[in-house]
Amino acid sequence: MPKAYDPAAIEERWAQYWVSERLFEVRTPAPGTSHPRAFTILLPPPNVTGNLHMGHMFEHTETDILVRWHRMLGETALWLPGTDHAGIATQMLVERQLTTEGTTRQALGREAFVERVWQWRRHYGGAILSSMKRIGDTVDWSREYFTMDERLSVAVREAFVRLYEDGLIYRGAYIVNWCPRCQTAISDLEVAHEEQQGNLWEIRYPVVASPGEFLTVATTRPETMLGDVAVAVNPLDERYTHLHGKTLRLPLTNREIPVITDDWVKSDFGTGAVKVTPAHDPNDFAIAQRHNLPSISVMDETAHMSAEAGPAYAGLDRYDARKKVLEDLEAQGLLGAVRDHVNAIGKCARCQTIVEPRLSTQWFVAVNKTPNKGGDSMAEMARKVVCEAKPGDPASKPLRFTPENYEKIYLEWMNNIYDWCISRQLWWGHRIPAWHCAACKKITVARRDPTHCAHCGSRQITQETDVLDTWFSSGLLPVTVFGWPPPQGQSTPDLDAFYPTSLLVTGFDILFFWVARMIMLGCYFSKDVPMPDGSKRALKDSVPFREVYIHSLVRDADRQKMSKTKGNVVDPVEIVERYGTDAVRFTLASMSSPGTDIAFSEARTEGYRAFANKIWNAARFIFMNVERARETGIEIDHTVRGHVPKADETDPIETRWIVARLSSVAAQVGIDLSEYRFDLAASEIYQFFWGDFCDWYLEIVKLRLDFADSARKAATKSALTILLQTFESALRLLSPIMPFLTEELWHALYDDETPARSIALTRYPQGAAHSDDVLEIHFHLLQQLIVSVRALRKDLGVEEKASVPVRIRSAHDGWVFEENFDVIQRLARVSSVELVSSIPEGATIRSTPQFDVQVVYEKTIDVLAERERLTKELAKLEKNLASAERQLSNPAFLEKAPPHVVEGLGKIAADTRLLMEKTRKALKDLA
RNA sequence: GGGCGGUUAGCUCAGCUGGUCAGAGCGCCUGCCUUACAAGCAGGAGGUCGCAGGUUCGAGCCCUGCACUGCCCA
Repeated sequence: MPKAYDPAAIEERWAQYWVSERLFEVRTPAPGTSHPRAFTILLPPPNVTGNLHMGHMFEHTETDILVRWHRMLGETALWLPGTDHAGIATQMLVERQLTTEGTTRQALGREAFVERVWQWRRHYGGAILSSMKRIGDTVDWSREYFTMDERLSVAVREAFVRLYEDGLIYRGAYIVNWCPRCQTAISDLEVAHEEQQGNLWEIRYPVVASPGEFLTVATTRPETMLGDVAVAVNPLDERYTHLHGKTLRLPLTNREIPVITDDWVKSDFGTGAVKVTPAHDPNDFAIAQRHNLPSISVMDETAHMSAEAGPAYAGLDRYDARKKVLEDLEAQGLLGAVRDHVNAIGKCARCQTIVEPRLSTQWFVAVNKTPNKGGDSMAEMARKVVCEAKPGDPASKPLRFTPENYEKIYLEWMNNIYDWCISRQLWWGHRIPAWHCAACKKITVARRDPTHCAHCGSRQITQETDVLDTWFSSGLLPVTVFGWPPPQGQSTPDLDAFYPTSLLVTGFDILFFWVARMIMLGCYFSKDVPMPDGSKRALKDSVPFREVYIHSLVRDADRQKMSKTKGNVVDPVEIVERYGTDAVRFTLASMSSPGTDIAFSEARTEGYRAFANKIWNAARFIFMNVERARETGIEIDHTVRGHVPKADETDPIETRWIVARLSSVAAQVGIDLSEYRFDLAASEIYQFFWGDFCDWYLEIVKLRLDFADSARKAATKSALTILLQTFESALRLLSPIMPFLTEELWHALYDDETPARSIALTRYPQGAAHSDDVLEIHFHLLQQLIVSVRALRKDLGVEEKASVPVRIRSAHDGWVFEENFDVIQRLARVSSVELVSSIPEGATIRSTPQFDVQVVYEKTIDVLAERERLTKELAKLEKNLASAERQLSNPAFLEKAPPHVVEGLGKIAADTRLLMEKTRKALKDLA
């Protein structure tokens, strides 16, 4: 075994082993058979175009820890992977490729283009999946899906048709966010808002009936005035009362438009008069609807002015048009004041192009509408799942969020939700299964491609060219991956076994995009699927997942959001190659405290690589001793290794102590993981492995491993047995966080005759808190003594290698020191221990409330340094005592504080007083 | 404009429903290559818990205001 741990030497091998041995595949249980409780997690499917970034690695680390933990608890743990076809992202990528080849998708034509995307996917689509294998994700690869798979496409189509039949999908002309570069509608969520310094222009609109009079409007977008259909003022605004119902002449055009009143208009904004341009502003669109006004589109899909804008402007880019409109208004003397104004602009989340509100015909899901067949709207169901609970038992909610505050954020959004625009003007995606009839203009929506119009029978039908929003198909995943739709009135074996899934681990950035949609669609479509026993599915079993754990965001070391444009993306694979996957996983786990973002720190990763190395070397030490044992004829029974060690009264103190510690750590880690406190679990294990197991237990156990003295053979064998058991258990405890290292050492521990094919398939150590309090007190006393002696040695300048005698004056429990003389001797380099009733005057000592200890050594102490130390300590003790006494002398405190607090503080005060006395004496003796 | 977080050691962060915590790792100082580990061992130094009030017998912890900072939504 090499002296230093080299992750590169082992990780690749295990990563391949886990996949090729198909260790984490979960078979569908045969119908009607009983099976262990299922723990099911759906992997948020990464974009097929994606590469693994630190955010993924973080999410996967947390998820994998949970999945491995649940698997080791004996549950059927299914983590289901797949990739998302990612409509816009993928199409853009392939289009860019075409550009470099000097061609375009339009030149290729739709069919050839789509085929081209498939080709791309076959060649490059698996990058992120390979990375997942490399970092040890224990997903079930046999169930891997792609959102455009035939099976899923059929399901997506079925879902669309059902929603259409239920009256929840409609087509209509609405203002949508339009990306002029992608040339498609995008959803509200795909728009990133930004503040930008702009202007607010005042424009004078002549009043038709009153020459020389103007109504001045204020606008941030003068170029859209060409599409104005009215000017609106607040009905209560007295400045404009006389103009109500009057007509204005729209400058630069010959159109006449009315002055209307609407409550929406804020009198204190601008001039209190706003132009109404329904085709280019969502608010204006709403006003136009209320007032039955027409819409005039003056821009085309590339954000150039259309013919409707008039011959002077048609063909101009929107910003060139703005310039010209302003110039023309200026020339006509109709331009008023120009003010600075900060306005919020929307940018396409994909390509950063400024989004144009555009009137267009799109497909929508009516999320607030009651279905034709009755029942709750989707949004209503989605609200109920987090609200409905048995009285006084919030844990009985069908769906819970961790951290809890996300429930509020989710509900807030769900309460204000608008209809969901699901059509995209792309070629890559699930094409909407609707056909337009050229004869009767009606629409036929069908499960199978129709040959004629369902309304008039005409054969002149053409399929809708739009595809579905990517989130429509990914929103269906919790049901579709398990075989939905089942035959009428039935279920599928996978839905029976795995739906609802147990947990969703994801980031809040896709809470609305994806989580909320899964909840709506999952509830809607699963509620008609009967339960395994044939009964009707209740709301609590319709949810796509019973819990949602929202993790934090990973940022770079300077707290900046990692993004490609900033160039501060930390490549996890590169870090993994330098430090090992385990160290990176441990870093991410230990930094994952809830609520705060993570600033990824390489320094910490370095620290955890050292931790891995520490364990590696502890293993080397153990193997060395196993080897020695074998050479001296001590055989360790292999079968004892898989058990959590048990100690009895006759075992040495360190044995009983480490066994108790292991037990309480195992118990605590179980609690931590159940609360998603990966950070606490990690630090608990770290502290145990390094602080307890290596620093104390291993050092002491060296005393027991005596291969020379045949009389001590039994004791040696017993010590080695417990050592092996403890180490083996600790490896299992650590394995969900550090799967590679623990797998390697675990196999080595068994000489490759392992009881299972992987440590991941063994059982997780269970424990109990505080299994032996008295013992812990005694062991702690021993530790304190050893630490005191070491400190004294340092103060006295005793050479590192020299052994010295010590005198101990102990209040009680002195036998602990006597009985464990050998431990003290080895760990503190002591030649003899003498228990005395008093320590000679003037000796340099260390004190605790329980004991005083003197190191007998001729070299004198650095008096000045010692005085400084003692003075400082005395001051601190005085401060503590004063604070304790202040409270203890307060009648209100004695009366109101709980007894155990009063008692505890009393003991602290007594101990402090004792220590102060000792410290004062030591100071005096120094002089 | 609305909402949600954060502010604790030089750095990165823990600190549970107020009492027994002022903590960890890294960094720093000192001494050690003690045959598992120098990616190590041992011993240290270092904080008025953002500021100001309040509640309480008692406040990093609860309340109010302020400052700085990050994010989400409009």
